[in-house]
Amino acid sequence: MSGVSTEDDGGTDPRRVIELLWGVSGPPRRGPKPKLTTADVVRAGITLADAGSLDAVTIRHVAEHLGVSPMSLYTYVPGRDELLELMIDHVRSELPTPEPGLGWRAALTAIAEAAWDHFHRHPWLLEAATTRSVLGPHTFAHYEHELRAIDGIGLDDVEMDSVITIVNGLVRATARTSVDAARLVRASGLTDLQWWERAAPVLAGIPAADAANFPLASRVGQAAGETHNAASDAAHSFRFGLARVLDGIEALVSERQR
Amino acid sequence: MSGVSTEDDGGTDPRRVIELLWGVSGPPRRGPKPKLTTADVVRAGITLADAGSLDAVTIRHVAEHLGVSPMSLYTYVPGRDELLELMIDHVRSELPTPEPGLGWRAALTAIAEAAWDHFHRHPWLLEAATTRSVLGPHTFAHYEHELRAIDGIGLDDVEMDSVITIVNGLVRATARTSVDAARLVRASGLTDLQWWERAAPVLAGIPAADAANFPLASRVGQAAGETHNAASDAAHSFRFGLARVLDGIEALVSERQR
DNA sequence: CTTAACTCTGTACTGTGTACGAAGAAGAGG
DNA sequence: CCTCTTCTTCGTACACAGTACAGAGTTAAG
Repeated sequence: MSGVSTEDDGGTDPRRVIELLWGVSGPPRRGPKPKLTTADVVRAGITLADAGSLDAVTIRHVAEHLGVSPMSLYTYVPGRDELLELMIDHVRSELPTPEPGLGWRAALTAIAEAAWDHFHRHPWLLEAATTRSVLGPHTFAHYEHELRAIDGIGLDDVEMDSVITIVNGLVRATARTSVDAARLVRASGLTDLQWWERAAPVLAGIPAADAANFPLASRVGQAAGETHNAASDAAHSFRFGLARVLDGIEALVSERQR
Repeated sequence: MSGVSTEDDGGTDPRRVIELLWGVSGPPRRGPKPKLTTADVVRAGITLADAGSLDAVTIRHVAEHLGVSPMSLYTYVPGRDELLELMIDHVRSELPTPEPGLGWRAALTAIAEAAWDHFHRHPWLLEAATTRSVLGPHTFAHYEHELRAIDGIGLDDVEMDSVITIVNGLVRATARTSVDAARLVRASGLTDLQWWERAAPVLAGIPAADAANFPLASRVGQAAGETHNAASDAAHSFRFGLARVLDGIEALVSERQR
């Protein structure tokens, strides 16, 4: 099995990854001085991913960026999948720690907005895995901050976890739409409108795709696509959805407090 | 550029993909009878993806499964990315059409539950792209059904689109957690509990990862992980989150109707 | 029959992750 | 000091990916 997986993992021993995530340096060194550190490799990976996409983060590419032979990277990182895990955790350190005074609703909003920005600053996060087997330090700390935002408002532990999960899910889903739209514009060199103007006549030539067969979808799709462009529409979905979710949580909370 | 992308696309002309999606047969044939149809290739891809993962859907693999040389697949499908698009749309035909009598809340619930099952039946959908540039017939029809569920309850067009987006985002996010958990169990041959029992001592040896540094996260993480296993926990998050979202929508709807 | 269109296939190119083994650097023990 | 052990670095090589290209063979149109 080779693999450009971005997915599996889990069959391997988690020990090494945990040590790398948490920065355990290990016993004193004996051989020649390393040219690099694991952090160098991780930073290089992040730089390349930010500039391009996850596909740009190849072992060879990262090595070239660091002026090192490809195989020497395996000194610092067990493999590509593990590098991605380290990148994901490292980049999460950029997320701000929410100020403590806020109420749960303002705090959750701030967290969601920060995550939204975060996904736009590092779009490759959306391509990478969601659920990782082992939490890194920054992921762990961020989870702690998220929970602190909704602590003591009357939810039980499992509900708290669920609330965080659904808010993050909302952000991820809408950010993905937003980023995909932006990527499409950049890749095709056309704006949304131009792209659709080009695709529309092809679709129009197909009887089965007639708007009469999908009246609602055609109307709503046009409304969502014409008023705004797709990118700002995703932003609207995000804010609208967040308001709905928070309202839903609020209903539960006030019911509990009564 | 080669590419195991699962992502980009958009630079290419959408004409061919649209024709394939909507089943335009084209002008009468002149050469030798084709051994296969595009639908055969799509079905083979789905079979392989269901049995394994998206990684199993390689041109060579699909060709072998069909008893054909790899290159001949390019007669039926422009490339791997397009095959994935066709697979995604085709599999959506399995989604049930909701019965018309239901109220919007019951209808949305049914849609969400169906999508949840759907992701579990075809987990590779979670690895594949979300937003596609061009809608296929089944995707289009499904979108129509989704909209019909919430038509006429007082939302404007953009809001209707947003509601569908956030419900789908919720399902996708929680289903992904659920499926990843199941995959981890299958890949490692360990249950959640066994896996954590193996990983825990490693984490315990790291001072920075002490539970005292992350009191909430440790407590909630344990509660969420111990009471249920991770898979059923994701199911709980799904149902809990859906209820919250629906409550939030309900608040908006009743406010509008007042 | 000729010709044009179409399917099918083998070969080959580029690019991927990474296993393996050799070469060399630096500290540990004598 | 030398020797040994450990560690880093690197070149080579393998299996696998997508797919460009060109040729061979098949069918229907003219």
